[in-house]
Amino acid sequence: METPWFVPPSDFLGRLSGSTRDALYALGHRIAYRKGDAVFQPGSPGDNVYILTQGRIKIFALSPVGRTVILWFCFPGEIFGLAEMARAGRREVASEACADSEALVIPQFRFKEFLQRDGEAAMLVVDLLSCRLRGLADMLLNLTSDDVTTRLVKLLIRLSARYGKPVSDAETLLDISLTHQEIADMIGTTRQSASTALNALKRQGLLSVKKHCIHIQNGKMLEDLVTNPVTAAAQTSAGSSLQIVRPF
Amino acid sequence: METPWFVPPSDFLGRLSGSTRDALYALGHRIAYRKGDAVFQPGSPGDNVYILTQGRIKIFALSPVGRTVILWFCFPGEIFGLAEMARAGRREVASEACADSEALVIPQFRFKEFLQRDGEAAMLVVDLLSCRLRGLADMLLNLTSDDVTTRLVKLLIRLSARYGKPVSDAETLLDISLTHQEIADMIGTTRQSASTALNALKRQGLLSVKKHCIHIQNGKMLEDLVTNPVTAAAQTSAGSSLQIVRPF
DNA sequence: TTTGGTCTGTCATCTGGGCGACAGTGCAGA
DNA sequence: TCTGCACTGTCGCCCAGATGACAGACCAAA
Repeated sequence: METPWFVPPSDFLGRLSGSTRDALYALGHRIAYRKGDAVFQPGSPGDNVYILTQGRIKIFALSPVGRTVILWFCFPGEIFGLAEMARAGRREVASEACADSEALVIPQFRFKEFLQRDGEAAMLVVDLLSCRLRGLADMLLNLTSDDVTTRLVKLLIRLSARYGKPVSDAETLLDISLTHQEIADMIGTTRQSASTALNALKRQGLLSVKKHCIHIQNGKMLEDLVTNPVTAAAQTSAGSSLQIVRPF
Repeated sequence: METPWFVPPSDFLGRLSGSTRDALYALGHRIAYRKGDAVFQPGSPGDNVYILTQGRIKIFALSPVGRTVILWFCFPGEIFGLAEMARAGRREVASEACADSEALVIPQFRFKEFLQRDGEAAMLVVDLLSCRLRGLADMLLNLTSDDVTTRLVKLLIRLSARYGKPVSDAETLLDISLTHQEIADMIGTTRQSASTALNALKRQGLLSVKKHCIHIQNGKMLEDLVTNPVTAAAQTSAGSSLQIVRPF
């Protein structure tokens, strides 16, 4: 596909040269987090930049009403907590360890100096932010124009494109453990609706779930569901009499 | 207010030094656009960066279903078309002149060189992208947790904070001409719903509209509507028997 | 092995707002 | 001055999905 409809992620650390990376590592110190720990919270000073070395953390926004919107995940090697760096403002989003994790914590001013010296690295940061920007624009579009099922399918495709381990031809294992609540928070719906939509896909034989990890059985068909919904619906209803996915 | 709930914008050109600005201007050439012209479209090569010198342009995403999501506006002095710069990919969003406009068009590779040389400017770009990132995160949050009226009110506050001309104490004039369709596209709803919500606010005496420009009559009360909805609803219903804005 | 907490699955109910429809307004160009 | 097109205002219908409720599954710690 020439232009994938989902936004490919940007890999920051992986694109730094070895020596640059070492220089960067020398600027900070390591901190460990237990599952569920907050790395930073809205309102806390944004005076550090983080590079995840182990585990997984999620970046999310909280509404006063109590709703959570998961903006993105960070995996080892990825950098986060950047947005407040430039102007050293307060955090407006929250971050929490999804598993026991460890991060390299770099004081904001040092990282800034580092970037000013190394134009190459600065461009990578620009690239990274651009990617995330597009990612959010994409979410926004999904949210306003797709129904829950479609949003869920697109999420799965996006996740598997980035984090999936191919098992066989069409099968992919997403070995990141997600609760239904988290899935819901990623596509802007409720736990119940996410649960229902997920089970509908399960019943169609498109995926299975074991130990909170999603196993995509038929990636091709899953993609058809969003790129060409009409024929996809026809296909699935041919196999089973279930007609859960709307024709358009 | 210590931490405004809306995201303040970042001013790129205004924060460059005079000489740097001149250097930047020397890198590109000017192009004029008529109202309604597309500056770039999804799929077109992202090989330029733009600095608006006159007029106003909007950046928006288009869904295959035909829905439009306006991501942000650019005003004179602002830079846009950045996101595809770093990796020189294809455009994923569209931009269109809202009025007759003129922009300085800089080839992507030149701007990149410029940034690599000037660490200061690079940091401003990082800052700019961070701001937009937060802006989109905010929209995402609004979209999932607020109803149409609240989204509209928040939009108005945000716009007036940035582009409003204070007329008197509580009165502000937003002299950017917006159609109901555009308003709808900014808050992820339909033209009809935006129209209805806007008229409800009009009837409450909070604003008036002349020549497609919104005149905010009572900014304070408008803000109360979203920061403390319960009392605000009580206030308004005391004056008129209309009870359009939901209590919470 | 029990217990408590978190997560899942699935209802029945209610409603915000999407959608189509259509009449009215007003500007811009002939 | 006329004509057409783009925009506005409002209604009624209808449904996707939010909400609340509750029973069962699973797991980790005691």
